[in-house]
Amino acid sequence: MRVTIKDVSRASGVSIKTVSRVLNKERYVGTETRARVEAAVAALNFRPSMAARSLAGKRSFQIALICDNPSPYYVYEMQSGIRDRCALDGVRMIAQPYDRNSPTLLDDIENLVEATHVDGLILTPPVSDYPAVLDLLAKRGVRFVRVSPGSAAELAPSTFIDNEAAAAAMTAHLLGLGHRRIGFIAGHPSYATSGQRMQGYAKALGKAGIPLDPVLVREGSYDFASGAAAAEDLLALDPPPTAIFASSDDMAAGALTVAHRRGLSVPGQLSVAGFDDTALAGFVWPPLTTIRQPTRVMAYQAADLLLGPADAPVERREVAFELVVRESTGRV
Amino acid sequence: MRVTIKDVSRASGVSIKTVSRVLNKERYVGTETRARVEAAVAALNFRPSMAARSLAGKRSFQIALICDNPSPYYVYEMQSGIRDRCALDGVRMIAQPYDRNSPTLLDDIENLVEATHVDGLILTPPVSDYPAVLDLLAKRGVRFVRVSPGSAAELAPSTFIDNEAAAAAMTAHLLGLGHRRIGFIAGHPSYATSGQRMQGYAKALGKAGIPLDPVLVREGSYDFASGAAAAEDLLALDPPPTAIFASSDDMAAGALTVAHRRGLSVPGQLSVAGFDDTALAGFVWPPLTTIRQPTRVMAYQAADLLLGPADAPVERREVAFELVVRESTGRV
DNA sequence: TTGTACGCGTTATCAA
DNA sequence: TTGATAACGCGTACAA
Repeated sequence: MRVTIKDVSRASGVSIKTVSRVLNKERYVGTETRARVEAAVAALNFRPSMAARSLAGKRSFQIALICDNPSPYYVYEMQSGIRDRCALDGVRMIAQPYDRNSPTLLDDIENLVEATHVDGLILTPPVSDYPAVLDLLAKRGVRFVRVSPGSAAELAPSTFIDNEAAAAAMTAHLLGLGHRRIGFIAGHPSYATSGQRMQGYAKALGKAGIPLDPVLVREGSYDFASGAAAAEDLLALDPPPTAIFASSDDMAAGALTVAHRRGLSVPGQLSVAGFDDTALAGFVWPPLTTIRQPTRVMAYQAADLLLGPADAPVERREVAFELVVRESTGRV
Repeated sequence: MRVTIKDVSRASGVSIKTVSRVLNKERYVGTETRARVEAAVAALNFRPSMAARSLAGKRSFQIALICDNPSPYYVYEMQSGIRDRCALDGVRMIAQPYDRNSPTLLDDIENLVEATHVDGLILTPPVSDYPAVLDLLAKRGVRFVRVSPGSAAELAPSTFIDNEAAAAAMTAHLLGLGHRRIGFIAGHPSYATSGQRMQGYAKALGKAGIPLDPVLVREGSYDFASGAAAAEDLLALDPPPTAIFASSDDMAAGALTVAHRRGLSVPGQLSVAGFDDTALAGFVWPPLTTIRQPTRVMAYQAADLLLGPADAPVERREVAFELVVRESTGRV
């Protein structure tokens, strides 16, 4: 029925162990022997059983993505980036949508690690900053990489963008357009990046000699509805801000919708800008000026760190962000 | 190090096999024995190794989602629905983003089946209609469920909505608003649903005694850009249509963007409507009138079919669609 | 450079 | 209702 190593060994006339050596690209295999084995593998269309490999060996050729981000685009990009990197090494990715508020999250993760023997995990915010999860993995000696961690960066390898510099760049851009009252919609405080982005906004204002007016700052929760609500609040001010900078694209889209509704979505009126973790900015009109966070690249690099040598020093790999200027940001 | 069945058997004073029986909820286990074993399992925090289970047994407690849909929302909803159903049975989902144009798709799927010992697969369009894939799975005797299959429905269990009736309902709705020239943006022909939706549009027009004007029909490819391009074409007609009905929400969003750009996104002007496979309709302004396809429900039901008894007759499970009327569809 | 013997943790078979 | 023992397919350790 199933084609096994045994079949390959018979077909090529070498021992099971030698076939295993070829499969795992070990050294000390004769060139001719290797060729014969590879031919037999191809002829029989042999595919090693991951179950048997993980049971017998130290590796399982599987890694897991712990991702409970509410944005489908973010999840999709993360999975795609990781998949791309894993494909290079013949490693499989286990990706389950998780619920970050689930009381069994910790248990689920422990279960996953035990049951699947994964070689490592990739953690995204906000789980990448959950002390309980970090402790658990460290205690079990499981490798993991964190995406956009907020603290304790020395704990494990990680990938990130400079959120503070990014927010400062966008704020400076808006200031350069002549805006003096810039509304800011912050992200949910459970995400470390929220604070970093807020910092960048504040610093850029300070640098320009403009006092931070607390009334111009609202807290959202990274979704469309909270962005719309925050924008309504901000535009009800007297005088209203001439620009709104949202900490995520979903919130920026919400703000833009409010602008549409109020007839402000035309050049010379309200400027709306945002972070663009995903791709939503392409679906709204007029297109948003955004800080593009290369989620897919961060994912790829995270997988790269995870699949790299186990004894490598803890590396923090920075990925460049991009300020994408589009027409929605008109001059005041 | 790792807690095994052996440890549980020692702790509870029964044989390994009996522990296994309890874990698999087999019959013929004494009530008291079962209780003791369960207590030991909980006390030791025992988690069975999936690798060992799939190696020794006939089941692997894993299913795979073959989903190469380009829409992140669709993928997310599919994964979430399947995850929800799988969680009930302690089954894990393997979800890899695939590339439907990959020349190695068939090989990748075969590899997945062989390597992971999955108990079954869930196929989404357009792969759910690829004869080569269907053949392969049938030949190997692997269970699978198809989502929205276009033909050969008797081949395997499937979930679907009545696309023709849905398109007809939307067309009738637009006719009821007074529209007589309704542009239609069709989906890519590689998706069976594209033809079904087109049929519904044509039939509803016929029923109203309105001849189908071929110039009002354009072919898109389910994405934002093709929807925008098709809308540009349609609005360049003389006279232009007073309504546009797109076969997907991404294309509808593209059409709406064109309407914005031309100043037509106000009541009394162009009506834009679309299918809503995902959730995008909530992110545009004004909100689109849509046929809501409950992707998550279809996914849940697909997993339900897959995890059900293996000897069940081939079932076609229909899921209800919903016509969601929102403000973008104004009277002519 | 290659081969032998054993074990990984669980389920299947068959006997008790 | 329970238990002993042989698989499952592969990697590891060690020997040749």
